[in-house]
Amino acid sequence: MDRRQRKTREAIFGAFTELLSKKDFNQITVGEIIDRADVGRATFYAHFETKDFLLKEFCEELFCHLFDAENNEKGHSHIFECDSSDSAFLHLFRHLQKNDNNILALLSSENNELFLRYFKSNLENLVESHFAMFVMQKSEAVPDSFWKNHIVSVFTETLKWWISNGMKESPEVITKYFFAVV
Amino acid sequence: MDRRQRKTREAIFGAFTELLSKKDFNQITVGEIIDRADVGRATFYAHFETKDFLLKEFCEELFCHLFDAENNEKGHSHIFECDSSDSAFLHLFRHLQKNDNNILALLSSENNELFLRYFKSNLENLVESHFAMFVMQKSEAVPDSFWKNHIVSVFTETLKWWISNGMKESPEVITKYFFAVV
DNA sequence: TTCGTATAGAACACTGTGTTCGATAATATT
DNA sequence: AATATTATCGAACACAGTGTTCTATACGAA
Repeated sequence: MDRRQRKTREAIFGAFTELLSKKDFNQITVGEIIDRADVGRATFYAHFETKDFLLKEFCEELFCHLFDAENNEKGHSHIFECDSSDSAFLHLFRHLQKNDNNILALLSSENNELFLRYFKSNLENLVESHFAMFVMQKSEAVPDSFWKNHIVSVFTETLKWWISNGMKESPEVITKYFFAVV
Repeated sequence: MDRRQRKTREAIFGAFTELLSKKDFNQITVGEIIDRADVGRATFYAHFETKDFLLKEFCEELFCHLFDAENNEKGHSHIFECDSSDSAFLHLFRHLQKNDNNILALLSSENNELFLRYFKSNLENLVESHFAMFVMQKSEAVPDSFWKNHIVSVFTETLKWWISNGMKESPEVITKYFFAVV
């Protein structure tokens, strides 16, 4: 890829990140993005068909990175270490605490619905591959589909609670809370 | 209130409801609303400062109605009937199944975030007043604030799951699922 | 009936979107 | 190093949606 293209793309993503931490996606204008990215209007539209496509590509890069790191780390060795302290979920909380790419700002800002949707759909795969460990804890009374959705939701809500309460707790404690209620 | 005002207000709310069941709030234009409501542009703005205020008042009417009905029914007699089959939560599921004001379409549509926010903040009060019954079931390991948030979230996610799976289950079964995981 | 006011309808300024085009500068190719 | 390619700039543009303002009219309350 042309160096110019790379630079432009990153300038736009950068400006977009900054703006997202300050205001709602719907309130961000293309004008603001290109001003901050110091990029021409036509250039923006040469890269992204619309503002919504920018969001889409942005999310894909962001979450692919987060969850790929999660899935590849330690070569899946932890998948069946059920309730052990280095479960995939603890890893995820730790990863999130590091706050690469300022992902926390996105998940906790006004935009959370947008990002949480992407977050959840990635999380579903993770839960899917760890589902065995939850089936044991599960009450027989509920259908699998309900139970899967429940685990994903509780993780997400735990994360949201953690963020909105200032992330005072350690990832270990949060993981404990998560397993305590799930 | 002037009969004309009432008629206009209801025409706008009606048009708004119809449109919301078809498209995202952000994609609905004032032009569409006033066309469908058969109301002049200036009239719309005489009633609602902006489109967002329309949404706000709309939600307030909707959820006040839902939760007031819930709170007043049977004069709170059920508040402490902990795990009994006619808990407030069962009532709420039943109420929702009746689908007054087409509330389900709103909660399950593209707009769900908007409405779920209102829904949750109303639900919090309900959980608050029933909190005693949950403390008993609660593991000691988690803080109250986390636990409250958890209950509200699980109820909401249960409702979402119910709706998106076609509401095949009875309110009784859903209530059972809810209590099974909480 | 009479007074007050809600509404209709059209015109308006303004903001934001997405497109187009010619000139310029950076990169790739030979 | 000379040339061809392509990304960018910047300005202008049409278009759609927002929210305001105004006058004439029709409705409701007293």
